[in-house]
Amino acid sequence: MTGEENLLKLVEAEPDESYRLQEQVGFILRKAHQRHVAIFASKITDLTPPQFAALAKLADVGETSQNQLGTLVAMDAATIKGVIDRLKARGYVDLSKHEQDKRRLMVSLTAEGRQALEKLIALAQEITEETLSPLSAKEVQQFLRLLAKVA
Amino acid sequence: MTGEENLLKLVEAEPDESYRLQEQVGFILRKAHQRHVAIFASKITDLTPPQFAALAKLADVGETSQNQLGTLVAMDAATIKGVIDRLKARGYVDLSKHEQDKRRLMVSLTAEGRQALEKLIALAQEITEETLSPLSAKEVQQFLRLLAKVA
DNA sequence: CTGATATCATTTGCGTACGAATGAATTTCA
DNA sequence: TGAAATTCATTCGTACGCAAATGATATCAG
Repeated sequence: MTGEENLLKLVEAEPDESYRLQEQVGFILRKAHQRHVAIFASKITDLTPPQFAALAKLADVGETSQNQLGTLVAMDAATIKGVIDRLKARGYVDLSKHEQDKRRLMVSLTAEGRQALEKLIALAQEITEETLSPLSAKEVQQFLRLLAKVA
Repeated sequence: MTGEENLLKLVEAEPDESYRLQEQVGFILRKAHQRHVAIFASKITDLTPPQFAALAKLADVGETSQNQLGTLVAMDAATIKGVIDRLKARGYVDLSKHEQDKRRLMVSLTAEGRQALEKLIALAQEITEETLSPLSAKEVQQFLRLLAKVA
């Protein structure tokens, strides 16, 4: 091989130090998240994933303050406010002031909210299954373990 | 054990069929994505991850139409428009009409955009590393493989 | 050639997501 | 006790992300 051929190869080759967007975690993470949200929306049309998360967590822990619930579902104060506002508009949660601590806004599940949640849980499991359907059972376990570490 | 004690246990026990939000892919995926965005923002303050992705992809493929670029970076027409608008406002891209097809808006990288990108790529690699830092080298390979399957 | 269809882009509306600023209430501690 | 710090909630501004509607252009089929 001549020196010129080497040079040509260097120029034409996919450079090793090049930045490959498609291989960056952030990009793939964003796409995986998008895919999940799309699957969610195809099965549950009346709630978004964050709304569902807040509802499910509220059923789990019972009445809590808005901010506390936000912390539990990884939403900041501004975000959880909007989510709770919309759940309240649907009649799924009730809001009330805390008597001792007048700063706190207590959120509780309504009967309607609990009923909706119970119906949705089966669908939520389908959503999880479909999201993980490209993986084998063994891969699912690995993936969830690693994803939890990264999150 | 009396019947009443059994009843009490049923009511108080963590039910096996209960829905555990913390274990659902969607929820963990959302948190992992949030963590990555936070790491990104801590290292690159003048661009968002989608803006960076568009810029990197544009450098990769050269001049393209706005919609085509959107497809390449997984953004719909409405989303890529906003991203390109902001990149243009920063002087990182130029826009021009396609002469043959008057519908198309062609996007190209400016010298400034290329320069900014080159400086940012080292940081982007740090971001990827920090995002994956909870994993061992072997786990990183597994995780990227599985995540790509899910995305 | 022309009408139906498809593509590209824009706009609007809604829902996260987060930083920063503000105000009210509570807690800490000097 | 009383001032400082903290906590809870709200609001504003910016930026994705997507559905749906609209308008302009291009392509295709009869």
